[in-house]
Amino acid sequence: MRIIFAGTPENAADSLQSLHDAGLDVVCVVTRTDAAFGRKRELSPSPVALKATELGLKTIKTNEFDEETLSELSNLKADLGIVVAFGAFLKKDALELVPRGWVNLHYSLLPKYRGAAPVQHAILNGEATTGVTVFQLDEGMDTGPILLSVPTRIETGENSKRLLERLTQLGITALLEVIPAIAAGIVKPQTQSTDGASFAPKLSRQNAKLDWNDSANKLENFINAMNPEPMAWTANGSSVLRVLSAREFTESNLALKHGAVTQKEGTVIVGCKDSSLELLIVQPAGKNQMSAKDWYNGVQEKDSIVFAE
RNA sequence: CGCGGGGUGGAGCAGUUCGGUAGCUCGCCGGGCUCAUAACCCGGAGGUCGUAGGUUCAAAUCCUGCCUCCGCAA
Repeated sequence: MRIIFAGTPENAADSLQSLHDAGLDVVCVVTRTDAAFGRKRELSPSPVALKATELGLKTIKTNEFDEETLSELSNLKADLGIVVAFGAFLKKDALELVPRGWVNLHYSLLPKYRGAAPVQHAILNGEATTGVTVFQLDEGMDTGPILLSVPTRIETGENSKRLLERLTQLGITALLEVIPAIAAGIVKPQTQSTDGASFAPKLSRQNAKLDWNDSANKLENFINAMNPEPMAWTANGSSVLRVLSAREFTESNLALKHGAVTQKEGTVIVGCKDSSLELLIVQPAGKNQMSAKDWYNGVQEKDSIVFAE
């Protein structure tokens, strides 16, 4: 079965590698065009583009399935398309390009968390369980018939980075189960219910500012969800502090003012609603990340630190 | 040439504006107090200040080049 693979980021590259290792016949890789990364604005290929090159696979770089791309793809006479975080919609003509259709790997249990940031939103909402879903693409946003769902428990203190790594592996096994079934013609697509459907939009840095009027539990989930993108942050005056990791500080009854910082038994804690939050790893603007304790050691006027809400 | 911050004993920082051989919060080592301690007290080791060069009687501090880490914006 001839397969077209479309994807862009790191986890898609890992998926591609695994599909290749499994001996699947990937006849072409579609990925987004080179983008400017970093301070120097150097154009660099996507992780999937790099992987495709490494594996010696034919690659098309495009940001949409336009006519030119489609005509090029149609010459390949592929049977199936696989999408893992490509970053663009497939319209009708693209969907009809391959006889067996397109399958998408999505990092949530659909119909929950449709959209760009399912991993972050699952953690943000304090879900106990999430998972991966392999489904057939249709013209909607993650609305197609489901082929396979695999749940997994979200671990205590797990952040988006780690969860995505796990889901990537889960997704790979799910794909490797579904693809042969498609080839054999034995899949049974289940129409995706709209009951319990929710949307997980991309999170911006604006969304990532900590609100110290929230409870410690919510803040902990928030911080884990935002790591590594876009990363939770707070500010003391004009100095920005990113918070990479934190957890609820259980021995509360401190009555700390919301956003006020103090040290207790070797830990750095910030006042918030009902209790307080123990900072674990932070990163001041312009500095490397460091333990909250190290950061606090270097602060000159410790009494004056109060994070704005 | 997108904007900007940083590289100082093991860690995090101050000192650089107005040049004169380095301080703070920790950690570490030794001793003490204590039933005990992440608490407290006393003492100690450890840095020549990213790097190359320049100015000067004298530079962490001024000038120039280079290396390197990072935030924002994309």
